[in-house]
Amino acid sequence: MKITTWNINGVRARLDLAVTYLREAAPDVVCLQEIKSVDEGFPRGAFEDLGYTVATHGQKGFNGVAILSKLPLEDVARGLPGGAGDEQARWIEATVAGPKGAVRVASLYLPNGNPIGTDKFAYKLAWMRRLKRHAVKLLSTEMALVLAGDYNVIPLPIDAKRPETWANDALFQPESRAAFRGLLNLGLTDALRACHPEPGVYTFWDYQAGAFQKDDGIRIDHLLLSPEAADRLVAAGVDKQTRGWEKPSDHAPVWIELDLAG
DNA sequence: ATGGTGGTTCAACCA
Repeated sequence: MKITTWNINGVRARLDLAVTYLREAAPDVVCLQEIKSVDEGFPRGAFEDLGYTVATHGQKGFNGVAILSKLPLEDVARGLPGGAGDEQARWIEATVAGPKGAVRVASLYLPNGNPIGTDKFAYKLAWMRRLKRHAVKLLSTEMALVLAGDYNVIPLPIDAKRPETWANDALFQPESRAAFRGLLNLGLTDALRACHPEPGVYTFWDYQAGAFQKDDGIRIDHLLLSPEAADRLVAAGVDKQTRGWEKPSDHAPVWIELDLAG
């Protein structure tokens, strides 16, 4: 089962690109972030034509997440628990019923948190505490689990071409990185890192200053796997070619292959 | 220190 996560930065602005990419890559499950669309405005027909069932959790103008699946989607849940009054659409989860096993999949868009020292950064850290609490609950079910999305966290210096330039950025603060480590310490596996321990693996390149041409990237889109899913991990990669296409998202799709046989 | 880019929505916000 191939599962892809992609911060698409506006699903309507990126529809042609997305259809082209999905035809080529043919993932079974797609986790989208920053759809920047309400549910009624989501171009679901274009994805249904490719064979996907569509579940969205949208919001006007900003944020918004979705899960597309060629396999049956069950038990869809919207919103990260523990956020009374939190209106931001950053979490959707569902069970993908594969022929050889079910997987609980979440598409998440973790708050950016910039600038540091503001309520935005406090919201980011609070959201990460909620994420950890919910991850504990999901792990306790012992169902294979994939937490996929834009974490807005650069875990380590090797996850940036120029880490020194991120020193004052919310994505690379000690608190952000510690919270990400806290997720790993629950027993979750960073799938892309597990398959690609080498430096220079990036998932985001800023639109400005020719960052992509200089490969001035960062790795902030992650798929975290429960032990039950990590045991089935076959491969992972970044489809960075899309970043060089016309009118690209500033993020590239990241994919994993899980062997769910037996 | 500034400006550099882009989506959504409509002057401004977010990244």
